[in-house]
Amino acid sequence: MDELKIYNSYSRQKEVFKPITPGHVGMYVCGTTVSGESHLGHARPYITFDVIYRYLMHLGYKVRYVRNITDAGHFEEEGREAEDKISKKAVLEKLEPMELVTKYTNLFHWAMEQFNTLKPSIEPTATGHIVEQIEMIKKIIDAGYAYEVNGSVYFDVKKYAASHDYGKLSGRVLEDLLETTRELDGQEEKRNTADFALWKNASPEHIMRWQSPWGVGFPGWHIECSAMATKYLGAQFDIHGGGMDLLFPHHESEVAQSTICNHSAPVRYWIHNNMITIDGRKMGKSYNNVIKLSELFTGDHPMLAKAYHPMVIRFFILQTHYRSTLDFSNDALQAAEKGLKRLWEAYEKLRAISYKPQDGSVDKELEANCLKLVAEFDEFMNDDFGTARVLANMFELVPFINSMKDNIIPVSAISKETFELLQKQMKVYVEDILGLKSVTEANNEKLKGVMNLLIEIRKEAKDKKDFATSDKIRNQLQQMGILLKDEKDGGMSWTAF
RNA sequence: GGUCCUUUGGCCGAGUGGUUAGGCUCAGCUCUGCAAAAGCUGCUACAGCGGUUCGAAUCCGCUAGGGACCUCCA
Repeated sequence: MDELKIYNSYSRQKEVFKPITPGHVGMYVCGTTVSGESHLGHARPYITFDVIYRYLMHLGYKVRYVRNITDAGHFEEEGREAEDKISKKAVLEKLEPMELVTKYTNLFHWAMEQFNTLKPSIEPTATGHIVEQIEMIKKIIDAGYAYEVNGSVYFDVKKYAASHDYGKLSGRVLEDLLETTRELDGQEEKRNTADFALWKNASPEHIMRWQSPWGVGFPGWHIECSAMATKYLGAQFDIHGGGMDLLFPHHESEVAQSTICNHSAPVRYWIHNNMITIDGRKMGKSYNNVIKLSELFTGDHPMLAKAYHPMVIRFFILQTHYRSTLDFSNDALQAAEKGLKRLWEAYEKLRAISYKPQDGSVDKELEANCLKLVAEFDEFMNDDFGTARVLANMFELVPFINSMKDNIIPVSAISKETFELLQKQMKVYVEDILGLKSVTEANNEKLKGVMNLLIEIRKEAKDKKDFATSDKIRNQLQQMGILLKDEKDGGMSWTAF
């Protein structure tokens, strides 16, 4: 049970992970379209794949993690009005397209930092890889799988499907797609409705435009990922990730394009995270039910009962398996908030405990249980990244840790080796793999000094049974968001939140 | 309409052919000057109906609800 198993969307089953090059992993994750502010739904893939990235590194792999920024416009509704999201928004906000894209890229980076996600190894932009995309399209045309019409280039899906396994990834049958009776304007250029654009001719009012062999235009959406993944990870790479909603047509198209271009299926393991829902419904712009990340952090949204710390969101997401839908609610988020606080405080206590070998002999049952719970961290992660189960085990350890701290259970109830393993693995998992960090913000020295002073005064008051003063200190601090707690050993601790 | 997925206790959510998930909430107790925190205890669920099985919440079928994709989407 020490092999990593990953659920591969392509085969629809869990497979043992074997990288193409031993010791190295190439991972591509579909990034964000920076035509607007990121919302809660966007947080899921980036946190999910951040943990996968961290875990792969923890296993000793050298990982190249590529996550793109989609800053070139693609169709809002293919065929309808060649409408470019970014151009449109730029006009709306009276910004230069690149200005707009930079603004939202910065906001995205800011949010990712709040979530404590590690930066990808390479973060390529679509606009920075127009040349690569054009080259790729040329190759596809040369191979006979794309055709040009009026300055636009389309991929010939029907031809591809005749000799390739089109639709396998998304479970789609071409015949069904061809039968679509849906009425869409501007489809007449295509030979078949299932064909998708590789390059699109730009109308005069279209602001984002580039010169190409087929005239002035802009790239289709799917080609950017194929081009950038190929450039930085090679014709074949290990992992490609993204949201489930990208399975079709985006990822299916990627497979087709890359297969023609590079003569082999591009990806070994496809990983897809499920959606975050709100009232049982996918969160998305078209549903008009999004909560932006900035709103989540400030609480400034009619649906939010309060502000939620980025770490609470991260914890919330990790508490469920990445392939399940996750339903948003204030209750669920507040439960996560309390849970995280409890876990983190226990974790900090554990770090502060030093092992003292003493009289009481080792409690075999406790020792065994402790070892089992810790050993299962690895087991659960190896089983398709079971972060939820890892956290559940940690919570089972929390009462034990708290009891050690309060001396209800002597530290020597477990062996020194086990205690050290517990300390080490908690650190590795809580911080390095799950990427959690302290929710409390007040870590500056001046505050610490002031708090020490207040604690001293309060202790003196308590010794004199001057409870009016001691309560005043505690209550007023609480109003300021600082929680004072009397410890069992007579000391006092505090947390700011 | 087509394809696929899902339905777990007050809420959120793991998981699985036979054993306590876990978190939050709630109630009681211990500790405490009082709190808070912490510890202990209690609340025991798997949509419905059939079937397979010694045994199913877990496998199969049907029914009902919910959802995703089929168009931009994390």
